[in-house]
Formats: sequence, C-alpha cells, structure tokens
Amino acid sequence: MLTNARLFQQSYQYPQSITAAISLAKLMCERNNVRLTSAREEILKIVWLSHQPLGAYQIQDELSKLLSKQIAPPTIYRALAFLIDNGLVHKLTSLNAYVGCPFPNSEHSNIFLICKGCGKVAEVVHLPTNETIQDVCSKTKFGFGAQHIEVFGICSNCSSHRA
Amino acid sequence: MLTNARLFQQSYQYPQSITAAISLAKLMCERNNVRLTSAREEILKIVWLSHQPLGAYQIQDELSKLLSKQIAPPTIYRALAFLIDNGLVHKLTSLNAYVGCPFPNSEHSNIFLICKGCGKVAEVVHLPTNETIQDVCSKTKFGFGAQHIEVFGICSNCSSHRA
DNA sequence: GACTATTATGTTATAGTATAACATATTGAT
DNA sequence: ATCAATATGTTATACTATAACATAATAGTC
Repeated sequence: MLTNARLFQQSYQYPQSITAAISLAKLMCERNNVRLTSAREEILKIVWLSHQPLGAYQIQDELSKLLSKQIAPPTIYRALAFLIDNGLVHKLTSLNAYVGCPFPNSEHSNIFLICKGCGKVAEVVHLPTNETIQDVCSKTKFGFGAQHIEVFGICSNCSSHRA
Repeated sequence: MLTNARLFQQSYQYPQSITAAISLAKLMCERNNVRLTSAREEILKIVWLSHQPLGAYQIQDELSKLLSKQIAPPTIYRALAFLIDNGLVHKLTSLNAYVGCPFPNSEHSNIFLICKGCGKVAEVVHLPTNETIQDVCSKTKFGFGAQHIEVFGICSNCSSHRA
C-alpha cells in the first residue's frame, strides 16, 4: 500500500535506482512507440541523479555542462514535457521543480511527501487516498480526470537528526 | 463531510457569498489582530467576484481599473501573501492562480476540484481524505505539516450541458 | 538508396510569474 | 507629538515558460 518512502533513508541507493529507472524508461518508451532520444535520456538521468527536485534552469545548467555547450530553455522544457507525458517525470507545481517517477509503469495518482528540512521528495502510492478522492468526486458528480497531491512536512531522517 | 460543491450549480449565489466572505474576513483579521487594509480587502473582493481562479496580473489589472491608477505587482503579491497567510485565499499552484477560501475559519486542508470545462473551482472539505493522508504520514514517519490537493476533471454542470 | 512525411532539436525573442531593495507613508501605542 | 512597527509605492530585475520559425534527424515507402 505504501512504497518508496525508504528513499528518505536510502539515498545511497540512488545510483542503482537510476540505472533501473533508465532501463525501465527505455522499456516504457519502446512499448509506447515513442523515442527516448539522447537529450531526453540525459535529462532523465540528471533529474534522477539529483536527490532533490530540480528546476528547469538547473537542469539546463547541468545539461549544458555535460554537453559542453549552451542548451536553450525550449530544449529542456520540451524534453520535460515528453518525460511528463510518458509518466517518467513529475512536476511539483508548488516548487516549479521536477522529479523522476519511481513507478512509470503504474496507473498512478500518487502522493508527494516534500521535506521542508532537506528538500527531498518521496513519492508514495496510497490506494485508500485515491479511493477517498474518488468518493469526493462521485458525491459531487465531478468527473475525475487526474489528481495531484503534495504534502509538506519533515521526513524521518531530518526529524531524527535534529531531535 | 462534503461542502461547497454546490458552488458549481449556484454561481448566482456568489454575490451573497462575497459580502459574507468579506464580513467573515474582517472578523478573522480582528480576531487574529491583523489588518485587513483597503488594498487587501479590494483584492479579496476581486478574487471573490471572479467565478474562476485569477492570476496575479489579472488581479493587478482589475485593481488598477478600480482605483484608476496603475498598481505594481509587489502590491498584489504582498496582499495575496497576507490573504494566504490568513487563510482567506488559496493559490492553485498548477494554475498560478488564486481563489477565495470559503472556510477561512476552519482548520482546513481541503481539496480543490478544478473543472477543465468551465475553469471554475470548488473547494471541498473531506475529512476521510485528510485521515488517509495522515495515515500515509504516520506509516512513513513523515511529520505532517500541510497538504495541497488539486483534482482535475469535469464538473456536473459542464457534463450535463455537453451531454 | 533516394524521397518524403514525421518527429525532434536549434535559435532567437518574448511572454508570464514573482521578488529584491529601498523610499515613503500610515498606523498604533506610548 | 513621538516613535516603532507595519504597510505601501516604486524601480528594477530575477525566475519560469513558451511562441515562432529554421534546421536536422528518423522511419517508412518506393
């Protein structure tokens, strides 16, 4: 019922997760018959390598460094749009920042736990919450399309370190 | 358990709601020992008078018209910050737009139903959803601070008109 | 393999959202 | 009336995102 919250404690596992994330992304794109071009793949890596949500212009800086030439914003935004459309990246609207999606293959309307201490974000799947929201929609005759849930607080790592 | 969804059907009730909202705002500010200055009050009215979420620069235009002089962005943003801090207005982060809060007096972590058809927004209180999110937090040892839930779909009004 | 339609990227400029920094004015309490 | 605190005015600028058009890469057809 609850996934991925371990990311808080196990950030050292990111490198593995990245390769896994990239392979999965390739698989997903193949399945959906869309192209994970090198720019898109690089940007996905950059987003995953960061342990925190990245702004578009931070991504621009990283990619420009990586390719040793200036990359313009549209390239970044287009790649992000692609990655978001294909469920590989999410935008955290309250932060104007982007994070890799750990479950690109799931039909997901997930929850983002955003730590105000370290800035890290965990995405969790929680079906009961999805169900209560469906309930709201049916009671209000609101045709559900999508949802976005951001929760702000202090992660266990930060609260134990500061305690 | 569920409030304010009627706003979809009863937008003609807005004028009443506005005067009620302003009185309540005054009350709240008095209670909190903060000042609802005329600029803040005007902006709150502007937000309420709109049946849709308003962007900061739309508010700027409205207020400038109203006062017959150009108002600069910082005035708008400062007033919005005040209104948000005092629970009188919410920002819909996915839209960069602002709406009046119908329940400024409640301890609230509410849900925004955003209609992709007409652009209107209903804010609903739904305790079961709050509870499931608390559950997520306790299971992940995430110290809850605040939450923001945006649901996108088609309101009953739009779906019946288009059916 | 050349041709062509489609998709993706490069490039320049600009739109849209938000705040920093400092000056002035208003308010509220002595 | 004075003073500290709060609020607003003003100018400039930072940050976020996209429009518009040119060029290039890709994939499928002949």
